[in-house]
Amino acid sequence: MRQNRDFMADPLSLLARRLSPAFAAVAGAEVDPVVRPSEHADAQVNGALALAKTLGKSPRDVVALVLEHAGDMSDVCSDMQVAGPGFVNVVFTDRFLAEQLSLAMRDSLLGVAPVDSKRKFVVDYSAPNVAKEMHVGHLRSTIIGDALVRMLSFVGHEVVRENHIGDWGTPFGMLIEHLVDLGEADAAHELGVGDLDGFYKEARRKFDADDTFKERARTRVVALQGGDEDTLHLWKTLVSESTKYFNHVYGLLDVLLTDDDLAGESKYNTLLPEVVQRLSRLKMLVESDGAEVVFPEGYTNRDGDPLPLIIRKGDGGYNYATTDLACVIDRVEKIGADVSLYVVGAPQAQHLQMIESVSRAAGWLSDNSAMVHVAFGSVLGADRKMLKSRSGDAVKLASLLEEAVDRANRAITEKNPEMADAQREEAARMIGIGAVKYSDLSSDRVKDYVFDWDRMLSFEGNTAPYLQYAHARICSIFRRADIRREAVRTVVPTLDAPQERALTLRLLQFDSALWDALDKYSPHRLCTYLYELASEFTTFYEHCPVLRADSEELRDSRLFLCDSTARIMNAGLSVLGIRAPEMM
RNA sequence: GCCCCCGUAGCUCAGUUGGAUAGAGCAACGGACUUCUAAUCCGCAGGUCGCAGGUUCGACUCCUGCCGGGGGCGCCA
Repeated sequence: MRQNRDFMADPLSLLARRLSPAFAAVAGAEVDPVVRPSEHADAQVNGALALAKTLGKSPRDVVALVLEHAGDMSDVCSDMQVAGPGFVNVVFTDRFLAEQLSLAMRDSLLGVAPVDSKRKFVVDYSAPNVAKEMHVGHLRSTIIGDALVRMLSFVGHEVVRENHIGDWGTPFGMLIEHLVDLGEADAAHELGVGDLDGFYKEARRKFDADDTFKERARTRVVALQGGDEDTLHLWKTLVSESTKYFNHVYGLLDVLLTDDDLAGESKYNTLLPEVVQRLSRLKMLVESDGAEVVFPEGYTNRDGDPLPLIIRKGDGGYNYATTDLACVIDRVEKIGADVSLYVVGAPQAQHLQMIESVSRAAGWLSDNSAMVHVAFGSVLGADRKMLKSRSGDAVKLASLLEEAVDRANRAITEKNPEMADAQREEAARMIGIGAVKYSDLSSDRVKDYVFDWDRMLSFEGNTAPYLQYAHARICSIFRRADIRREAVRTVVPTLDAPQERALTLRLLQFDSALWDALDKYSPHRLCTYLYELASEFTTFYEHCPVLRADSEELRDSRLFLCDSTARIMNAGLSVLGIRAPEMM
């Protein structure tokens, strides 16, 4: 996945590449030098330990041989010490680090390697339901999906966003009838202002309580599926008013999704009969209990019997499995996707596995098309149970986001009262929304996470405001000195202070941090890096005066480090979908 | 019953694919502001990595079996 190019920002990657031929010569085959960060030096090389076993030599002997083959490394390393059972502790030369950083900062991707072979990704995320409130599950999918889209685009992949909204199915009978009862104008208003939950619940209540209404709903579903013009018109009202509301939330959230990305379930309607035909032709379709199903291998139900994927229900209708299969066909054959990412909650794991299994068996997914479930856990409240509002309903997303901005606004007002209103409000949006997004992105997505306002908006620890604060402080330095950021970008820094060195080393690891996060579709790995960068910077900031440095050369060198940090922080937050205010 | 995910400091979380003495933040304690933004920093503590085996030079990491929590398992999506 990574580009094999001459310039690599990360000194660890570069060291690994430099040592690779030496290891190969000693091992007689290509082996990983296993270069890792170290507590004892800038890096440690562990490859000799594993190699010793296969060669039947002592690790230290292997180290000696490798270093002999490596030859003169003094352009890169000022020290290489063998330690412990056979580690090599490596210290990079200051000059090498400074020049690497200087090169990285001239690079448009700030040292991040672009992809070697560009691939087309379809990212399926967000997926709210029409006429139904967006909840924290959609929040996670939207935030994680959007971050992955940005990260993939940053390194040069082609990315297609797909918002698979729930705009079709049996509930639409009752929703449309409720719309009719309310009158189109009033219903549109209710949905438009975001009272989706009230709308849905009232429809549901009538459906459960009133047999006449229930019958009307059933008739309406038939009319909808039959393409009745009036019904379609009403349905479109529901969809357009809902998407208007979704767009409002997306605007608050500052995500990339637009109407162009909508790929609702209804879009695949015409493909559904074809899914049946194709499966039938392949003799994969089986009749079971009145339904037409496929039995993918290796799945059983609670009685130990084969577990089916239901393609066509007993009543002749289709369900979501059929739509998902149609979706696979569409993505592979029409869009030409190489990789399809499903940013969907962890409980869907089995369903998606079955979809993949059937798709592969049917030949729709070849060996070079990947389907990846980017799973995530639930959002929990302070009580460690699924996050709910006081009334026990799902927490309304829009109000949650407004509360985030409001809380951020209050925090800024308290800490920085002299800030102008307009500026404060802009910063509050970036900080509040950034806090919500970052708290979601910064821990391993597959685990459940605890939603905690005080923690996510704290300026201490691994939070968005802490990272944003580091960025804002840098901007402040340049403002105060009235120096243009671009003016220091040709500097090659001097790295006398340990804090300058540590910061530089960290800056150079943006490349590997981003790729590491991308390889696992785990944005939290990039978050961890940015947090470490912010920590490293604040340490530097405390110990190394910039504007009051002893010489102009030193001042410019430190300004360069500041600018580099701000650029990488900004780029890193940006690919996570988070903005960095210049003042806060 | 079968399958999937999770279990690391009092709390919230990392842990770079098997490397040295398991790291942060919060909370607790002790320090540092006529400041380039103290929204910060420095220090000090805090652990049977759920339990028990196994694999090997080496295991939080891989394998097996338990325990605990969550989730999924035929016509909702």
